[in-house]
Amino acid sequence: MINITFPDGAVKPFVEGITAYEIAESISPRLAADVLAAQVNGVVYDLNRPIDQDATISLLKWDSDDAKRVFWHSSSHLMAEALEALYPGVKFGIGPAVENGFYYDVDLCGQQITDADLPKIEKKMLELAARKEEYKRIDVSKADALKYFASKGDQYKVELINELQDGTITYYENGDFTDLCRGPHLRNTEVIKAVKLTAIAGAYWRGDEKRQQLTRIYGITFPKKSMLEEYLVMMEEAKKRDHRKLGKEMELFTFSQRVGLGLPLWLPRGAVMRNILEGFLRKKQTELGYLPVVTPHIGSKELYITSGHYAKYGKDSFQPIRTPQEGEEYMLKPMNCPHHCEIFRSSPRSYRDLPLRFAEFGTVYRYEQSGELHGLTRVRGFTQDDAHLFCRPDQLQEEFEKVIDLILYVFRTLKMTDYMAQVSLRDPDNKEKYIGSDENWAKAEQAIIDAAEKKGLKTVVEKGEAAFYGPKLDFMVKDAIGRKWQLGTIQVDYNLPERFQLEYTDADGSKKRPVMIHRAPFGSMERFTAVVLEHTAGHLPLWLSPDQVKVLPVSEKYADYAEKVCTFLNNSDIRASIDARNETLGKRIREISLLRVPVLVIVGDKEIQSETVSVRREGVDAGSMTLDGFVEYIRQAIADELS
RNA sequence: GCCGAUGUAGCUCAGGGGUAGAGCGCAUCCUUGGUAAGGAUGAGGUCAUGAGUUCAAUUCCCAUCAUCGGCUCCA
Repeated sequence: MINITFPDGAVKPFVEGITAYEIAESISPRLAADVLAAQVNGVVYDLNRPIDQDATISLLKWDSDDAKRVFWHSSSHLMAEALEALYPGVKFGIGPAVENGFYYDVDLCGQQITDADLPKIEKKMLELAARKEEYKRIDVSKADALKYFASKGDQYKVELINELQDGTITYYENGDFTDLCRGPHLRNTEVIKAVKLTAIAGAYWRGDEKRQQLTRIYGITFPKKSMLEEYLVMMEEAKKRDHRKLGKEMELFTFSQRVGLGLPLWLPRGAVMRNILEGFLRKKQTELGYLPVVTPHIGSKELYITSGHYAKYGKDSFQPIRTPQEGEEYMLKPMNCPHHCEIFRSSPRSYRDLPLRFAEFGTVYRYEQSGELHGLTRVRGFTQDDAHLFCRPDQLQEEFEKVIDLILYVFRTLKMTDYMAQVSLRDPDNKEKYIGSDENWAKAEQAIIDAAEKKGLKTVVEKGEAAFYGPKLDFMVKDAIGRKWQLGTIQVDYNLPERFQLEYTDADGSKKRPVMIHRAPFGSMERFTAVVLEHTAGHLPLWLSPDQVKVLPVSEKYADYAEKVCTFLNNSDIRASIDARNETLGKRIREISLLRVPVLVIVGDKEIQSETVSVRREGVDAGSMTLDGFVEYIRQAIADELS
């Protein structure tokens, strides 16, 4: 007998070799029907896998992320089985679960699959699922595994198996489909009740663009049809808050083919919003002792050779601008740091001067690959809310923590609670990708880890995600449909100070090298705007709305009073304008609401008589107020938002 | 850059080998209104661009460009 410990602490004896499914059955048939996988001593197990020692177990249902992963992973095998049935001879790469569903990378060996084929594959999957095919786990020797996939001609699996250790290799079988797989999987296919294949895309084998490109088929499955329907509705809703759509509807920004790819044009309303965001951060930075600087949009090629960026990115950048005079070459500024380093150098610095914090909303240009451009989140010309902090080594930790505080202040003010902090370190196996000494890297990495810990940030550590000159702490947020974007970033850099020979005079008169922190709380004005739009579905907070108040005279007869109200509001620093168009009041209210103007003010006979305005905020009647009372109301609302 | 899809009026989209349609928007007129669509009339398109097949191409084929979904990349 073995002892099984349950999440509530209860311990029960069971015969050795019992499965999690049998345990669930012993508790209740209902539980057995709902359970999808089990966690056994911290490892996710197949329900059918025998448990042969004492264990702590928790039974996983759909509400657990682990169970969903098992469900979707099994679904990818189901799809593979369907593909093999419909397209004989296909070869399989990998087919994992992802955050929302799963994919399988397949080599169609010349056959073609288009969107139009997806329903057919879905149908086949449901048909196979209904057969209640068992997912069988089978141990296999490396030699046998190699033989099987070699005979199938599947070079991808052979490559994977070659990298595995003998004795650890398992197959999973469902129906006629056998796959190299670590598992775990569902008991059988029957629980997969709803299938939607969502996209076809190209994907390089093992993510290497020099290798074979496979066809990636994305899908999502559910244990209930109604869940799929809910999911599809949710996706539709999410698409409505896509910042590209909102940007058009709210007249914030646009793109022009003639201006060029990935070069956003900010429309008046968008520019107002952007200016407000800048002002918000400028004000805070002034409080925190940042000093404004301004640098040009281009810089001599020599500058970037010095910084090391030219060697690293020169080939993949916008190419140097040549001048009529031979021998001069300038580059569009791809980052602001080298310029700021030169500002540091412009004058001798004392240890008493540090830290020096140079801030600039600096517009930079990067030649992103055309396929990667995406609305405002990935562009070729964008403005960083950049600053470089030059400090003494003993100040590094404190400065770094202060930057974390600033970023958290920005996120808090904009009610972005769903972010993740990522510590991006050097890939220890690929050191030649980075510049700088091991010693400095170790110091910088430790500084970040300590600061993040001290601030109590929930972090994930990603090796190989560092910038080439130093490690980073990145703040990631999700967009409307769950894609992750990096917003705020803080980077420690010992290397640029070295390359630019930056120094300060220390207390003992010796020359010392400062440490540099690069930081951008928004990341870029463009990306931040995009994420704010998606977070708020366009319902910007009052302080950030380009149009805060729209004044609506009930009819044109009252336009004069509306004018008076509007002027009064503008004089009180409220962004208000009038809509006195020859349309019914109802229609104007509807259209202005669709533009997401947060506050409407309606004026007619009643208001003229009583010298008041009638206020409607976010679709709700807020009653009648005097002009002074209304101004106070708006000020209070903004103060509440910013507190 | 790579794989796939898409490209028709300012916007959202329907159509289809015989040179085009709707709704919204826009303009003019009527209406002067009380909290999410009042009415009438009208203007507006080289059907992304270029080549090809055809008596005839917006429609079919090819290429290019752009957009979208992924991949790769991301200072």
